[in-house]
Amino acid sequence: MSEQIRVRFAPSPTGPFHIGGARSALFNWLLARKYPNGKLILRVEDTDQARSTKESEENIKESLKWLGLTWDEGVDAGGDYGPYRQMERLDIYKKYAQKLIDEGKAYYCYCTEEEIVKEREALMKENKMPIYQGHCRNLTQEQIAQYEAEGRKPTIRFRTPENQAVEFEDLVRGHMNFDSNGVGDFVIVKADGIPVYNFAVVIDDALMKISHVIRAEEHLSNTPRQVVLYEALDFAVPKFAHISLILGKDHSKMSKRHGATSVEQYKNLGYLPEALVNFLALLGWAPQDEQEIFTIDELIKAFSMDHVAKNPAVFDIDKLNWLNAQYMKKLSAEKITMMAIPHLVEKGYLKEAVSTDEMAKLVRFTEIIRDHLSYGAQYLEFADLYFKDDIVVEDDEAKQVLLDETANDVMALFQQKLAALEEFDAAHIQPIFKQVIKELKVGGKKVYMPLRVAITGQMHGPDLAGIIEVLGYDKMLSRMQNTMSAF
RNA sequence: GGCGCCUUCGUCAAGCGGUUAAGACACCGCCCUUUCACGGCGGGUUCAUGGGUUCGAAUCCCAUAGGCGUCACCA
Repeated sequence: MSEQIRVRFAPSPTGPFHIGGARSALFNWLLARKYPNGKLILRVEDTDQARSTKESEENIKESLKWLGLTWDEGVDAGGDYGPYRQMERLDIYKKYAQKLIDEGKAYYCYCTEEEIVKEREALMKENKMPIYQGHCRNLTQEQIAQYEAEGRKPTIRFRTPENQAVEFEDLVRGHMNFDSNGVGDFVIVKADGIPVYNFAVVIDDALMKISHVIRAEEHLSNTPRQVVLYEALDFAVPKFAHISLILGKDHSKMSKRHGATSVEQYKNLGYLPEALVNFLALLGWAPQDEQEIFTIDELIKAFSMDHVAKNPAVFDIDKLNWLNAQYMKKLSAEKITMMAIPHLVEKGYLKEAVSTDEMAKLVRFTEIIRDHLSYGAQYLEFADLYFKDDIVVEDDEAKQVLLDETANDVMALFQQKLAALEEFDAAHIQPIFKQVIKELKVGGKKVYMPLRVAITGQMHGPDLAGIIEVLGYDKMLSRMQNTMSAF
């Protein structure tokens, strides 16, 4: 790849930014950054007027920025090949469509949508390839006049050459070979004058001098259509790379029922962009060595299209969680706390303004629970430990623990020793557990469990001494007493 | 249905004709911590099936099966 690398990410702004799109964007970005003069172009494919929205475009751009995937050219960045929004390039497409018509390589088609659907269904029934049968391929002037008189608005169809091999190179899949007879004459401009994806994408990629088209596998079957257009327009064909799809746990295409699918959702759940990028890079690509955790620079250095997998990949949330936890370990407790505060406020645990004193305690609380967190939103699962004073004992097993014959003695002694403590922190609380064990001659479980359940209502959780520290003596005592009074 | 792509542990995957078929996540077990977690150590009939080619096949070829994509005036 010695020539200049110009890659593009060309989303259609028709919904929230999907995780699969993020991976396509990432692979493009990685390639652009890997090579000295590499450029990433962001182009918005908004020709679907019914579904395209400005909000989606903003969402995509914000998500890209959040992930750190910056673009060099395109929407909001400018460049020499603009405009970069397809709806702003209509005159360009019109010019090329006219050129094809003038050269006899495209024609007006007056068939209605219903007629086309009927034709396709009939063909499917006969087990034939459902392609356009060429009804309007060679219309006479009279027929055209007749249709015009009826008020039909024509589409423009490309006259696909027959009996021809359509070939192209795919960086992931190798040499591709299709039969042009399976392509058929397809619409390039809709009746309303807006170009169709397959047409606009070819003109834009060619005019924007894109060297590598890296996109999802769902576009693979579309590529022959684009290749015949490149040839008809006398454009140089770029290199293609069709990366496989991201699947849900049941091996079907990732959708809402598999959980979070948009970048924004992961952001809101408190995942770190570096972790998500790292995870996405490892979906469909593997390094030459055994490294799992990559800084961005390491990723750029190690990444190569040569090692992009052909087979689709299942989105493994467990691995994402693990990776995110690894990245969270590098964060300070202050930072994690700051990230959690808006969510705590939203759930009513905290008031908007947090005092310095409160903040310090919160940070301490973060230190105690942080090993249990894979992603930010899990902070809320532990918030009750700190904020909720009326304890609900979680289940019968936990209740059993409180009914244990030594439970009362344990609690009484523990509380008494705690009251005498001068420095009320985890480091000083910890030895008290051991003293109680020793003096009462009971097992560790008999000490920790009743106390844990009485103070938190739960059998499992973060370090008990730490929890007691952040609670403080009074709060701990009242929780314990309230819980025990019910037994 | 046509066309096309794909198929190595549950999952992500290494592997490019000779390997005890890496590693990671998850899972299970043990250790550490007299709680919990973190951490450490260890474990597992993984090459879809059937035919070739070859001294030798996860690797090459051909079938079959399954999965997915696409056949839009969506992208």
